[in-house]
Amino acid sequence: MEAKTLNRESWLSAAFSALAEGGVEQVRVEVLAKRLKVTKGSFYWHFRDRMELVEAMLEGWKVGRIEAIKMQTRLDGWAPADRLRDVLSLYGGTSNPRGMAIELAMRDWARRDPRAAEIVAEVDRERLRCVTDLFTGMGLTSDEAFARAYLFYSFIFGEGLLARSAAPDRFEKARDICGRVLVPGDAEG
Amino acid sequence: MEAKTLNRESWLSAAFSALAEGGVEQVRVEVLAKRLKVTKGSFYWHFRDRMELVEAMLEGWKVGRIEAIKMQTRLDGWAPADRLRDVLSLYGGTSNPRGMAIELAMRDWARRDPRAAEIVAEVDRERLRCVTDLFTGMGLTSDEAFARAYLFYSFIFGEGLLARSAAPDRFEKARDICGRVLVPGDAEG
DNA sequence: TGTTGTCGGTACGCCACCGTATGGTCCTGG
DNA sequence: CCAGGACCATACGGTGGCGTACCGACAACA
Repeated sequence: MEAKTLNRESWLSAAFSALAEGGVEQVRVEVLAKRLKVTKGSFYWHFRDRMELVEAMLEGWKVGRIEAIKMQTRLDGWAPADRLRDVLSLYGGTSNPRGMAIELAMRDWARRDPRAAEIVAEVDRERLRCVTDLFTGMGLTSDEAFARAYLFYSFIFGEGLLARSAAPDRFEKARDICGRVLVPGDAEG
Repeated sequence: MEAKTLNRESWLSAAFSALAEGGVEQVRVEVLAKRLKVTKGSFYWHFRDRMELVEAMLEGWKVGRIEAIKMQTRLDGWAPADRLRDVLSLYGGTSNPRGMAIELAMRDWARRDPRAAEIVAEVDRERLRCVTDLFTGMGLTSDEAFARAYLFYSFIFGEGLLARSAAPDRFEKARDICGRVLVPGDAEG
């Protein structure tokens, strides 16, 4: 049973779907309205204009991502290496394709919009900080831990960018090996 | 002394600039015309429609990139590790920002256009093949070489995605360490 | 029962872009 | 000198998106 009246969250949710599927350019009020089966009269009740929507998206994404990374990297008695592997499996591969799509769309957006760039920069700072802490917790020096975090996140997002053409088992095996290189601790080959 | 009449290449060049700056959505004929200081009457002389332009972009990018990677990875007496480091320095960091911008725009494009996806997949296949060969040339097994190539390219493109917020020397240092992890052979820390 | 506020529909003007039709201006060969 | 082609300008209709003005429908509540 869905709510019979829409609210800001309904529009934001639809906006993120459009963002994931087609980038910022596709979050257009008349398109969202059609998807929500209303007219844009509704939209302009909840938002002043399109700009207010996209700014709400930026802010919502920021707080959500920062909260998520803090959850995912705080070790409640866990070993840092295990937490790192968790994060890697969370973002990597084909798990959570919607999240990865939003992530990539956000970064493409950031390449041409200073506001989006600032948001992504804030999130990246926080993520690098959290993951760097995990690596220092494994005994690495500050510089090396930061470099590992840098490599870690570059790989995660870069992987989402790479075209996976057929031979899925081959990529599966590659990802396993990459995991062992990215977070040492096992037999590192 | 510029040619007084435009040709297909002029439009393609402008199109790639627009692609780098704003993604596929920004390669629009009237916008390009304004940038080239002509009207779209010229465009529709050289191209049947916008579709023909973007398909020419896809094809041109494909052959250019495949030719480039073959050049960059064939070892004329060079050591494979040195070639790998060359490629890493070519794509990484802030060298060739236009090339990286096109690369990222291409991949964002590929996320929603099957034609672009196929082109990117072909280029990625070739690149992974070339780099995998270099790693096998260093003595790695087939699986490990492919995994290393996968990590290598994921890092390169992921790095272009990461927001570099201030502290440039810190990132510089991190990139050095990443280089040593990605292509072993020096003191690996 | 009337009032007020919430939520959404309808209709309009505006602008950017696509593609077409048609004409104009050179340059070149004969 | 002129015929034809290469190249571009101008003007037009069509579409899709933005934002606004205005108008209901409906619920809560006094």
